Amino acid sequence: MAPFNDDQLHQIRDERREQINSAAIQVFARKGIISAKMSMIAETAGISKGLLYHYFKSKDELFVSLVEEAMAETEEAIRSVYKLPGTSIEKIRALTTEILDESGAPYFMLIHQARTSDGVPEKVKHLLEQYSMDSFIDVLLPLFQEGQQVGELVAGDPRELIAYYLTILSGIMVINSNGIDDYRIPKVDMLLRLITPF
Amino acid sequence: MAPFNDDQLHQIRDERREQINSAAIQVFARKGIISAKMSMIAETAGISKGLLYHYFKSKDELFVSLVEEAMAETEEAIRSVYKLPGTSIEKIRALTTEILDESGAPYFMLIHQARTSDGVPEKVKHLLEQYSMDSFIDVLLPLFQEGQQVGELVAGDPRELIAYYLTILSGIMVINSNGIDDYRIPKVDMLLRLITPF
Amino acid sequence: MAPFNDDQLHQIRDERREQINSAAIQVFARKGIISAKMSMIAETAGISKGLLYHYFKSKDELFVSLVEEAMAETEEAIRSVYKLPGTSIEKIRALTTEILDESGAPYFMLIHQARTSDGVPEKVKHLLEQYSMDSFIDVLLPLFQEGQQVGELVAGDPRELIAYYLTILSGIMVINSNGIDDYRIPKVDMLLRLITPF
Amino acid sequence: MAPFNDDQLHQIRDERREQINSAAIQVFARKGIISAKMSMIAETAGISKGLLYHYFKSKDELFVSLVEEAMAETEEAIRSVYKLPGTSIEKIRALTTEILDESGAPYFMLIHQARTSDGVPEKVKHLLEQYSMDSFIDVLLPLFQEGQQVGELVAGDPRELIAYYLTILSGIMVINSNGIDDYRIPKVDMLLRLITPF
DNA sequence: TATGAATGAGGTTTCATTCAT
DNA sequence: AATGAATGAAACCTCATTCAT
Repeated sequence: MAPFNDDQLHQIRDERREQINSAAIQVFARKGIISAKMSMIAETAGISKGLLYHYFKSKDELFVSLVEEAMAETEEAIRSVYKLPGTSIEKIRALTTEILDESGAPYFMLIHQARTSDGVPEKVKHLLEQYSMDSFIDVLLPLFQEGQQVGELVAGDPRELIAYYLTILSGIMVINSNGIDDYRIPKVDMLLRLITPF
Repeated sequence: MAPFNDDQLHQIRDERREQINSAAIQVFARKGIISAKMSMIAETAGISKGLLYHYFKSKDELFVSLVEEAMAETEEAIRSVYKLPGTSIEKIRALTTEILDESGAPYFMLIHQARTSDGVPEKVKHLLEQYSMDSFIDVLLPLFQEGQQVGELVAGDPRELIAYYLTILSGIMVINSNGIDDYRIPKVDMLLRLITPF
Repeated sequence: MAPFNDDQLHQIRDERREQINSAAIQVFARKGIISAKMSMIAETAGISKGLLYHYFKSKDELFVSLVEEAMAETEEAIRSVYKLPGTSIEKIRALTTEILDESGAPYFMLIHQARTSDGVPEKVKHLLEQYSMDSFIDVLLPLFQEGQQVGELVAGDPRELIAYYLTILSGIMVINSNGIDDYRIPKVDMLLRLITPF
Repeated sequence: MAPFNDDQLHQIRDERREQINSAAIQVFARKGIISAKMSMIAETAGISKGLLYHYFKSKDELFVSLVEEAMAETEEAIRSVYKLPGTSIEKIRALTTEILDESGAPYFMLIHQARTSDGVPEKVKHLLEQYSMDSFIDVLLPLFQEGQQVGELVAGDPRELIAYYLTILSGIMVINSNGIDDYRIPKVDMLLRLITPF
């Protein structure tokens, strides 16, 4: 009967937000921004539509919030490559493995949806410009340059090499993040052939 | 005073159907089956909504018709690899080039949409089962086996090799068929590294 | 190659109008004014929609024209009762038989539709006021009065008697003019019990 | 602060459903299934179109639901004839009175619409087969047979007699359930002449 | 905080009507 | 006289969003 105290309320709010985030990322990634219905998200999160709107003013705001989170996570994942042990190629192998690991796919798919769908709010467009592929290339450039110097990676314009490699990985993730069995995710070693010298 | 004769009518109908097909494939490929609005398709085709329904009973029927056409074209493109000149690897290079060539992308994207979207009519689901990746693997198997025998391709399970290669190509096409500049389509020679021995 | 002469044209026009009338009365009677589609009427008449509009400016005009014809026929049928041989009750039996005879049902149903449907043009409303049940009662009044005088019909207000009798006949016709087997059209002798003395 | 409790929600839902039922039965009975517009029903019920679809998935489902209810009510009304006091003919007089009483007319009209209209959902067709006139004849057969035995009803095939009588009553109801003043509903005693011996 | 009833804008589809030939 | 392609208004239905409790 007693009202919740502030801490409890705060905790409830955090839990709800997490529930909603998790439900929304699933639904958006699977259905795309237009096919994703607010009612579906509410149902998946196990709450009412009303409560959904209590936490997020609109579908757009919810989507923006998810994209922000996804971009932060993705950037962090890429940045953390430098913390990994081993030579350049070993770091790249580890990064590739992690990217293809299914756990990150919904995040990635979300960003892909954001890039390619219609009806994406302006705010998301701006966000995406900041987190363009170029920014990821910037992060990875030292790693690839080092790899080229030690002969672990093929020669050539390193920015171009990174762009091609990330594009291919992106393609695989998009393919993979829909539940289609038909496609076969290539082994990491196969993909590394793209960038290692004969 | 006389009405159109049969030939004229036939010609008009064919032209309109072609107009609609062409408009619809663009719109569906870019937006997906749900986001694609019949009004958009009509506008793109330069006709009224009403006329659209004169030629196709429903959005679903239009979509099914496009998928059928796209699948036939895609299969034909893959089958025709054997008519190309040159050794195995040269044939594969030519096929890869053709696949990545943007002209076929909308067709491909349409099939991708059909595989991954919600709200796809049952009839399309059945069609897609017939045109699974396995069926394409069947077509390409002799080519890849020959390539392996003459040492132009890497060793290993050829079906798996084809599956991986097609998955990677598919990913690139999906990425590419939205109008995103950010991604960089890799050069064919880079992709061939995936399947050629060092 | 020679153009039709005036007589031939006139004949063609009359034939077409008759074709259309006949088709339209069927379709309107069966489907009601809204469910009846101009395309159905054209198809039933074996002509194109365009030609239909060549003969009748609109669906409304076609409907009005049919109702006018139906009312004229119905009135004539009732008036002609006096030309029939026999006593009052025999005349009424003959009229009843003719009314229930299925051939007139579409005409009757059309008038019923006109009375009860929405979307009936104003002009039809005015026509119907002129051809109200009262006008039919006026026609039949001398016959029923004579029947009462000679003791062939039950006593009482003759206008009321006619109104009740026509209402019952109308009900049967409406029921009968849809293709429902479930209902059973009563025998004329049974109906005459309503108005003959014990 | 708290949401409605279950009882309140239940009550609201029941009220709305009743509102909608009542509005829909009026509109369908008067206009038929095609002419009846969902917007009309919503307006008559004093609610928005959206809410209508919150309670009934589609126009068809709403129509089916009404027909089910109407058939149950009609059957119950006929079955309850045996609970009435008096001799056979008195029971039949009471039943006839009740049937012609205007309150039941919309229910009846709805079933008539269901039987005769186009565009009636398959499910309704099946329902109607179960509630054919034969089933009503079965219910009334003992009553009419008893009436014949005691000489209150005319002799002859009792099933046929019931079929004719119900057809005539049906006709009157159909005529009566549209708002036409022109027709005059016969007195019950007049109708009973159809089935009582001289 | 939490619910679900309620609304209305927007999309799909139908069909009376027009028009070029 | 005759055809059928073409149009657009209006109907059905969905769903993001609001609101009373």
